[in-house]
Amino acid sequence: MSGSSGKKNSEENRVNQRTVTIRDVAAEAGVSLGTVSNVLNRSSAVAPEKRRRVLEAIEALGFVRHAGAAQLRGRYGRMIGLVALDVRNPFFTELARGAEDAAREHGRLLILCNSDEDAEQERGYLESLEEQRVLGVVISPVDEGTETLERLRERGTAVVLLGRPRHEYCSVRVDDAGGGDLAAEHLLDLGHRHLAFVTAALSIGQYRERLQGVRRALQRRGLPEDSCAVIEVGTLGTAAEGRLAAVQLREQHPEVTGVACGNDLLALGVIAGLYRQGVRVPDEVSVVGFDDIEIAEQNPLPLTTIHQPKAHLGYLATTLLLDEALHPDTHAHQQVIFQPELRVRETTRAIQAQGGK
Amino acid sequence: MSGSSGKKNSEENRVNQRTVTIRDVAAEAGVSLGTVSNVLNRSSAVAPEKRRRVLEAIEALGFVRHAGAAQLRGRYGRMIGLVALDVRNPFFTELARGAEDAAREHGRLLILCNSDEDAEQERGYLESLEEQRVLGVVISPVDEGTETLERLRERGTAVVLLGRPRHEYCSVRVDDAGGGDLAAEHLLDLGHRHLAFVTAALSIGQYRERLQGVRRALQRRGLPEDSCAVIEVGTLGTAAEGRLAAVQLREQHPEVTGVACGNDLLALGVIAGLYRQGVRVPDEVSVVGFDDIEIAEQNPLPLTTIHQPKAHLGYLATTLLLDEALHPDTHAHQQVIFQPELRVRETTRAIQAQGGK
DNA sequence: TCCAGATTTTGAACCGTTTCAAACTTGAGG
DNA sequence: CCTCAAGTTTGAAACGGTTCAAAATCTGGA
Repeated sequence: MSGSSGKKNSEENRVNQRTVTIRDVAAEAGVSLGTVSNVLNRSSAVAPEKRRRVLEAIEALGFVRHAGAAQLRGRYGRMIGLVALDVRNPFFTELARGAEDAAREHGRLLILCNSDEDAEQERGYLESLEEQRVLGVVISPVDEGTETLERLRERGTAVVLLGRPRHEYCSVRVDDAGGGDLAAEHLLDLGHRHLAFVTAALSIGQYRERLQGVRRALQRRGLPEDSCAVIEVGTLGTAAEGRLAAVQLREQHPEVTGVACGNDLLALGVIAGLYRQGVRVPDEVSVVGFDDIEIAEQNPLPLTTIHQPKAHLGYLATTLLLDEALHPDTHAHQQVIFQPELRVRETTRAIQAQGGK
Repeated sequence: MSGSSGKKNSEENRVNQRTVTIRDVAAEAGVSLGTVSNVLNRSSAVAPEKRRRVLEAIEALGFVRHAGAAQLRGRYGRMIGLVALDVRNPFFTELARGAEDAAREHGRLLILCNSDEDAEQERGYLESLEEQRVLGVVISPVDEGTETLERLRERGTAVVLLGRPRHEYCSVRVDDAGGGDLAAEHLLDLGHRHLAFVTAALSIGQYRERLQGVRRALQRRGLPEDSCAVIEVGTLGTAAEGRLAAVQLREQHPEVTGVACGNDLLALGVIAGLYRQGVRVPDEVSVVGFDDIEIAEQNPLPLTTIHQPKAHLGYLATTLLLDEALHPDTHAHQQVIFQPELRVRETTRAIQAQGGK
């Protein structure tokens, strides 16, 4: 890193440039300040001629409305909080993107917060968001305790849950258990009898449910629960963790031929780790991911995975949030569940002579 | 998607629950409102006993400071704007993450904005951020025109540029041309003589510079500029676009054995596309990426690429921004340039019998 | 021309905080 | 006991908008 310093920015002595207020605009346009406010908020209720003059004055003076002041007397803010576990996970990235699109369509801004799966950090962010008087919060909560959220709502902030349905809240999720079931069933259909589930921290509800789904499929086929080894690594579920898991897998469960993963990053890491140990995918071991992030499909070895509509989740969650915040009396809480879909690509294959039990 | 509706949330009739103000706290604690404000902002200047009482009152009443009102009289806001081209690109994701970490360390919040490489959308966001009276804006600007940014700054909002150095601003970037040079040189060192550069829209400065770097390396080796084919696809540089580029590459430039890509996603897509056409990487064609996103290393076929410290970029940019915003008189603009590094992995190989010219 | 109703315009009051000059306390030193 | 400086506390006056009841203006029939 190399830095080159420039001159101090005292050129314009911007110390005491009084900011332009609505009153200045009113004076410039020769109307009352109420009229300016009307132009800003109820433009249709102002005569065309005056409106034009006000608009001109705004332009001439370079007036910019002070959102904080507007918030003070007026009802609503313009911001929405999004509290995710970690945006670096492509799942949340795409979700955030969907949320932002919905926010923009309604003229709102998104405040991005990563809780890092840390309850303390989450609390800190929620507090800040409350101080900002955000319209509402879309959150993938760290733990089951909803006291903080409850408090938040009592004070009038809308809340939409990602992935943890509770009937007193709006929530949006995919059927994680169903997805896990789908993944396991696919592997079983291909003839695999020794499975493994590679997952990030099971303290995270989504992963726990996906595992339950896997077990459900096993059970339905009359297989014992322990025919699926569980390998839990790290907390966030990164590709690097997946690679570690692959090592553990071969050491402790060499008989496994079918691996379901908690997310796509883990799956890609597992595959990389298996390659490194000389194990071919899908020839010797089949691997299924979860999420269907973009790179899953575009990978040199396209990943078989469970698809979920990530951007839609974010978009819908934000839309519900705005409905709850803006129309609290007509709003009815909804628990929306999307059904995940199996996308068969090239990392899974029917078990052959060499593989089986 | 299936929805189940719940009851209306009129349980608590939260219509007219007056919000708790600093005055209520003062009354409860038996002090003046000035003292409460002092506890909030200059806690050390208040006698321990009174501080305790105020804190208790805040707790008892569930008081939450109204950031908008605070903004009004007080100087600063608590928010920072981040305007990226598209967070879905892992480069920006990691950068955003670094920026958020820096923001959190200083008790600030990040507002996330995707310009989608659209000047109009960018302008809209900047306007909103200005209304919010953000402390400052970290931005990867869409085009060269800086009038909007200039205006923003005149009104007192700090601005830090990502990747477009200008001496009147702080800026943080990596040496993109140097990176392109590194990539091309690596391919040339391996004996490749027919190169291609696969890139997202060249209207984006970074990609343009990376191409220039590639050409610089060519020139240094005395090779004609046209020994590097340029394939420009899409605008954002996704893996899907990379796969398309691979088709184009084989159709129009079958002689190419060394491919440099504008970013890692493109590179992974190119590799996937080549595989699909029966072309092996790195046996027949070598591919270099750019960015070194996490999946590049953890991929089943680890990607040779140009590493840049993404999270650091975001972290540093935000730190500079806060310095500019909080200490305008001592602040000196800096243009920081990081040097990218070549990371040789498994998608590049010396040219052999079958490959060459 | 006059009038009732509709449409516009007005500006004082208020939103919840910070600021800051002034008032009050405290206690060490004389 | 008095004085003075340092440490605390106070509350009126902003800050820059929105609201809303009242006033002003306009409209078209009678």
